Amino acid sequence: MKSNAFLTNNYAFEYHIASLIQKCPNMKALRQIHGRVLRNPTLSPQPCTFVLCKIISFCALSPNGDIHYAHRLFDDIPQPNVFSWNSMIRGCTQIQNQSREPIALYKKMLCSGFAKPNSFTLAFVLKACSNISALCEGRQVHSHAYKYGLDFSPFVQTGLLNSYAKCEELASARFVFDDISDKNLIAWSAMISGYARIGMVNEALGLFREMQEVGISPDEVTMVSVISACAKAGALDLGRWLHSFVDRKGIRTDLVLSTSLIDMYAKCGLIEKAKKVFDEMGIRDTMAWSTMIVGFATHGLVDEALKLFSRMLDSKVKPNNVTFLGALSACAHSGLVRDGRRFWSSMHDLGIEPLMEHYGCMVDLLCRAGLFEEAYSFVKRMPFPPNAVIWRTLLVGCKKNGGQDKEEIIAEHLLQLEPLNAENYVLLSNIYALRSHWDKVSDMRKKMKEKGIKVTPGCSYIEIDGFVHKFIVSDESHPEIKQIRAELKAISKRVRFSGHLPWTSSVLHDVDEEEKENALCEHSERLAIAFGLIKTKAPAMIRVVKNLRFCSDCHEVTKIISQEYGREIIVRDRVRFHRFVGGTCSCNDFW
DNA sequence: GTAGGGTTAG
Repeated sequence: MKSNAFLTNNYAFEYHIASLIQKCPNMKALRQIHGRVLRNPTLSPQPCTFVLCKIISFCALSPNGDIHYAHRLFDDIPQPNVFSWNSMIRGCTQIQNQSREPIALYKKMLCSGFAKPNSFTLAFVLKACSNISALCEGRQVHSHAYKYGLDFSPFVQTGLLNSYAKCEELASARFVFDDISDKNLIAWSAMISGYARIGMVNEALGLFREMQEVGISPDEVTMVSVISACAKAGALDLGRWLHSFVDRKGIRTDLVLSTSLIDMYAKCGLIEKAKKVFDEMGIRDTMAWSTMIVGFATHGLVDEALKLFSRMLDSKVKPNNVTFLGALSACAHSGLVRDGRRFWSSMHDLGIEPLMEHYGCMVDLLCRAGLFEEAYSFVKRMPFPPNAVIWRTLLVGCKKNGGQDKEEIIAEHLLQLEPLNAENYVLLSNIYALRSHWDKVSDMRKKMKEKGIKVTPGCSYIEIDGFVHKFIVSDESHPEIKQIRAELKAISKRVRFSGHLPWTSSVLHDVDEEEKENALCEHSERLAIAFGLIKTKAPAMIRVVKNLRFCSDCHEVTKIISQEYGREIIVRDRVRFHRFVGGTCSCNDFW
C-alpha cells in the first residue's frame, strides 16, 4: 500500500509536469518532458494516466503538437480513460476536419467498454459529424445522448442542433432547439446560422428578433450569420439595417464580421459600399481580399478586381485558390484572355494546384472569347477527368462559336456524368433547335420523360419592406398574383410597343408561339420585377436575385423596362450581376 | 483531477 507521503510527492510531481506541459512550446520540449516522466521511478513502469493524458492532449490538440505521437502513446494504453479518448477524438477533428476518424474512434471507445462517454465526448464527436454532414451517425449520437443522460448538456444540445443543421435537416435541428429549456446565446446563434446557411432568411431574421424579445443580445457571431443570410437572398435593406444595428449596439466588427459585410454589400449589388467596408478594415486576411476580388468580378468590374489582386500581393497576404478563382472569373467575364493566361501561370509559380473550378474558369474564358478549339484541347490535356460543369461549358461554347463537329462527343460525356440533370437536356435541346434538328429535340424530350427528369424551377427573390418574397416560374401561390399578372400584361404591351419581339427560342416546350410568349412572361425574374414595379415607386431601384442563369429574352425585356419605366434594375443571377440603367446592362450582353 | 457549442470568400 502507498503511504500518504508517497501520494503527496506523486501528486506534486504530476502537477509540476502538468504545468510544464501547459507552457510547452513545441514537440521537442514535449519529448524531453515525456522522457523525464518515463525516467521517474515513482511512475514506472507506466506513467500514471493523468500525466499521460496531459501529454496526449498536448500532442493531439496543440497547434505545435503531433497527432501521430499522440496516436502512438494512446495505442499503448491498455484501458484509456474518457479524458484521453476525448483528447484523441477532438485532436483528429482538429487536424483533418473532413475525416471520419473521430467517429471511428468514438465507435471503438464504445466497443472497448472501459470508458463511458461524457458530454465532452458527444460534443466532440458531433462536431466531427457536422464537419462531414454525417446524418446517420449524428442521429445515433442523439440516441446515445438520451441513453447516457447527456441530453440536457448545453454543449451536447448545440452539437446536435448543429449537426442536424449541417445536414440541412432543419426540422430536426428545430426540434432540438425547441427542446432546450434555457436557450443561451450560442443556442440561438446556432439555430439562426442553420436557417441562414440554407438561405431561409425570413426564418433566420424571425429568430434574430425573437431572441432579443426574450432578452438575449446578439454578438458578432450571430450578426455574421444573419448578414450572410441577407447576402444569399440579396436582401439589401435588411442587410443595411443589420449593419446599422452593429454600429448602434457597439458590436465588435472583427475580421469575420467585416468580411461578411463586404460579401453582403457585394451580393446585394452595392459594390461601392462593399469597397468602403473593405477600405476601412485595419487588418485584412486572405478571405477578406478574396471576398472583395470575387465581388468586383461578379459585378464585371474587371479593372478593380485585377488592381486589387496586385495590391493584395504588395501587402504580402498570400492569395489562395479562391482568390485566383475571382481573378480568373473576372478575366472570363470580360474576355481578357491574356490576363487569364498570366494568372494561370502565376498560380503554378505560387505552388497553388489548379482545382476543377480553375479549369472550369479557363475553359469558360476561352469559350467566351470564341477560342473553342483551344478550350477543347485544353480540356483534353487536363490531368484529371473533367466534370460535368466543364463539358457543359464546352457545350455552351459550341452553341455560340461553332465546333459543331464536337457537339455529339461532348454531349455523350455530359449525359454520362449527369444523366439526371435537366439543365443538360434543356441545353442540348436548345442547341438542336438552333440547328433545326427537330427529331433530336423531341428525342431529348422523350429521354427526359422516360427518366422522369424534372427541370429545376427558376426561382427569384425580391425584398420588399423587410420581407423576402420568393417567386417560382409560373407561380400561382403569391397572394397578390392577380395584380402581378395585370402588371405583366401592361409591361408586355409597353415592351412590344417599343419594338421588341419575344425571343421564343428560350422556351423548350413544343407549343405555338403565343404559348411560348406566355411561358416567357411567367419566368420567375419577370414575376419578381413586376412585383417590384407594383410595390415601389420610381425612381426606387429594383433588386432581384435569381437561382439560375438569366433567360436571354428576360434580359432583353429587362433592358427595355429599365428605360421605359425609368428604373435601375439589378439582377443577380447564378453567375454574376446585371445592372440595367436606361436600356443597357452592365454586362454589355457578354454573359 | 484535466477540456467544450454558434461565424466569413468559391
